[in-house]
Amino acid sequence: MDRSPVSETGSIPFVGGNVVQRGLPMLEPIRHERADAARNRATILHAAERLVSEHGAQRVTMDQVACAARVGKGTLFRHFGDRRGLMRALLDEGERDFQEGFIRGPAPLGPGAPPRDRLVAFGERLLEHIEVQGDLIASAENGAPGERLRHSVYAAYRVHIAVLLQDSGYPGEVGYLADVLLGALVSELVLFQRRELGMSQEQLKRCWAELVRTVVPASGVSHPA
Amino acid sequence: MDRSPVSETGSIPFVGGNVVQRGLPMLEPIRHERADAARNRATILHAAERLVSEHGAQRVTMDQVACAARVGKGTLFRHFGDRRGLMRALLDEGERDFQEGFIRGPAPLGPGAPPRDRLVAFGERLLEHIEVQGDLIASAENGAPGERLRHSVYAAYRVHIAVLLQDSGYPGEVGYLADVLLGALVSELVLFQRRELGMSQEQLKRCWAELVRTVVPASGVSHPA
DNA sequence: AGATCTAGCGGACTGTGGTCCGCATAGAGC
DNA sequence: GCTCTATGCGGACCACAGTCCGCTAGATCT
Repeated sequence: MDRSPVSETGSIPFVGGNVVQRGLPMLEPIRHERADAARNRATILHAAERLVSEHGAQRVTMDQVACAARVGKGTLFRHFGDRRGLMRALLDEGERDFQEGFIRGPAPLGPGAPPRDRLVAFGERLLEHIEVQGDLIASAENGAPGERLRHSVYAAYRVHIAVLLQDSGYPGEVGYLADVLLGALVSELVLFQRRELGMSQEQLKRCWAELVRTVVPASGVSHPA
Repeated sequence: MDRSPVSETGSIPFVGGNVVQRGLPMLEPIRHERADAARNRATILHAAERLVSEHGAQRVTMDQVACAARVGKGTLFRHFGDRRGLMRALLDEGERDFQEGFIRGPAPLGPGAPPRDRLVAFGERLLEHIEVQGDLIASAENGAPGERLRHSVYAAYRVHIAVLLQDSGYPGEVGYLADVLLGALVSELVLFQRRELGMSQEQLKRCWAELVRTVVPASGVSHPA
């Protein structure tokens, strides 16, 4: 019996993510999801979404979700692994779009613009995302130390930024600088700056742009769109 | 009856921290700690320290500590508020020294050196601290989102760095840059870089120094020692 | 359609952090 | 030393995340 499925959700077009599992020469452990399972997943996501929008992500308990979705707790955890997994699943669609945007979308977020401008756009988009989904993101990240960093979403961002830095001609350790820059966009910090320090979103965007311009060389290759 | 004491521990010489409460014109709620309470606190800290060094901070449970210290759970929580509070208390002494060091200690960490050098030294010291206390620090920070940032230790670091940036002549938002720089020194991240990415401590120090030199102007006032 | 196999279900159960509140007692005042 | 009060104690209790495992029923094969 399979007691631990939970395909790592994370929706990365190019790193891990939800694998489409159809049309394969059906000779391997990947069969496809049973109909009732798919139905349950949808029901759960719906219920969770509603509860989150009603009470806020931080306040929603797994029991509540299970109960609202008329589903056993075991089912919940079978589908999403843990609380964070559920929250991540709720963010999944937006996450997909975002990644799609900076990988293949129009400039300046996507390819075509100079790396530095793409970086600025990247941060601005993320700040906007945090503005509306902040609590959910925080819920999805909050947990065992380092979890966030080990997850494929972080890896995707890190690679993307590192590549941009490379392209910009930055001479130092691009991976390290990527970590630092992403540190400025951690939802926990941004929410703190917005709510506790009373900084406006525009202010944060300006600061981010200034930071990027201070640190990243202006010139650099810009991959054609 | 007082049901929620727990003086915010954090040991900041100049921001909040453990207040010495003697010699006051005894007309106010601050009386001093009863002898048995003091004894218990010490016992608890001892027990906790031992358990942490034996099993690692992440694995130690509050029940274990209470049990090892021969004390009720209520007592534990009365003294330290919550798990993080206990961990912070264990870090307290080192924290005091560190803050003492960058406020009044010898250059380049303390006053006397140019702000940029002090910043480099600050980061290096913190990296060393994380090297030995990393897990404990992670335990102390891990929890409700934003907790870490709201705590007085963060405030102290933030102010210190912001002042150094100001002194260095940095023209932008010093508070924001302080947040970003501190982001590079978050224990969670550093442990990830050390363990998961396999970066050496020296490498991290070099990257930190490079980052600071990239971002912070070289010149600036240097307060005399 | 019936048989078979196993993914998936549910909910009782566990471990842990954190609260509550009646009781004991340290310590101040006499 | 005796009295009095509120500080501090203890451990039963609660909430919540996450596990376990016997059973149900969807899919597949014949």
